[in-house]
Amino acid sequence: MVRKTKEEAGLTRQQIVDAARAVFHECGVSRTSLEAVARVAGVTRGAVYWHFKGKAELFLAVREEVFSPLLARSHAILDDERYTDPLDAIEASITDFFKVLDECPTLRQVFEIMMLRCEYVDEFAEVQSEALKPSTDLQVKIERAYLRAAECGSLRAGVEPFAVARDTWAFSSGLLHQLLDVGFENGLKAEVPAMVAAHMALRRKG
Amino acid sequence: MVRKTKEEAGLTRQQIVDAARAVFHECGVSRTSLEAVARVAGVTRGAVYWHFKGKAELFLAVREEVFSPLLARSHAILDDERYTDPLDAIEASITDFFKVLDECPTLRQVFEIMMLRCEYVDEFAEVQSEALKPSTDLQVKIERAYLRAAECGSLRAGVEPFAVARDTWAFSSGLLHQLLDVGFENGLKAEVPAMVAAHMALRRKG
DNA sequence: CTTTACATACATGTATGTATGTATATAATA
DNA sequence: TATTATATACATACATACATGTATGTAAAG
Repeated sequence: MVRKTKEEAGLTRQQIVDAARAVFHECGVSRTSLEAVARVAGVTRGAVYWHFKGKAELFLAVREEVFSPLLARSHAILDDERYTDPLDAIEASITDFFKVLDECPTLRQVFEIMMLRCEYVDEFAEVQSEALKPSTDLQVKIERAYLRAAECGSLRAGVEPFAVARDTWAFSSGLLHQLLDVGFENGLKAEVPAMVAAHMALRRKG
Repeated sequence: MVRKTKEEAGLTRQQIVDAARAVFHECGVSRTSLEAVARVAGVTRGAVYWHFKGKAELFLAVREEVFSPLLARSHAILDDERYTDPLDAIEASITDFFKVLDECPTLRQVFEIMMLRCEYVDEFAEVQSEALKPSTDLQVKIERAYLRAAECGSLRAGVEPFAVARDTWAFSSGLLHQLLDVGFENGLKAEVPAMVAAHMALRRKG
């Protein structure tokens, strides 16, 4: 039995992606051989090369599978009209992000792969620069939220919207890195909600 | 002529370290063969293996050479008694850090290697966890500075010293990552002084 | 005379890409 | 509807290319 139905083929593709995530995370992207991925997935390298051009494309698949829904979530919160105060929307999106990170080990794996177990050279340099754009979109959306906060008067007097937007972005990015650098369970995981609250409180009026 | 004087040997060691930095940066640590390092250094693999146990030890040497003086700088500023307001010392240390980063391409190279061109698995996982301790010391020193600021009344009323300390650390770390992710020259390099000033202004009284 | 500071040579393991084989799902045709 | 043709979904096999570690050689320094 060699030829599978389309459905079955999609399943083995998914198995390969799952295996890749696991092996990337354990061995690092460079030291991961496609043969190891195939073995964990229960197939041979033939199957891997059939579904993906090579390691870079496989890496991309691993990332996209997790990142698209994550970005959508953040955008949805920032666009949610039910938040009267834009600062609440910003805080909610950040809080939600770290909550998902806490609850979803798969997401943590992918972040750890991208931040600690991958070298961005050659093919992977492009892969990464391409991944930067959607994050820029989020950044812009946060900037606009701060602008609206300034207009509606919820922002503390004297603070520049653009400046605090960049500050918030750096804060989030830095917090994420620290959490993963030190090992998620070890670090200041418990302090995150307080840190986010404190961060936002600094720029609220009153 | 094979055997060199001690002085000459120290020089070739340095050449190897310099070559390693360059090749690590260009190819990524994994894809760097010690033969490539040797070639760039103008020696053979024999010399590399003589001076270093292997790639991991060489990587460590590349890092230490640049990081020790950098950490010393930051500590010196934070310990400087001439700053009346601890918040000034904190701001100065951060400003100084990004100034050095701007002025020293070698430092940027090493940071880029560590953050974008190295996979922290196996031997390198230990290498990195070991690198985390000195940064923790800095973190603690910043916490203490914020505590003193609270005591001497320069901190805005209602802000918790520990919370803003963590916020500052996340901010710095995040800013560094962003600068290098996007390519130092492209990004918000020009905005850095303003960002640092805005970050500190948020927690100053008045 | 011994150790240092390398260069050279070798033995081995392992990843990669591609080429080829093959059985079956699926579409085309009659 | 039965048959045929073709493309699919892989497995297998091969050819190549490096990187690594170590062992050994060697000339000069100490």
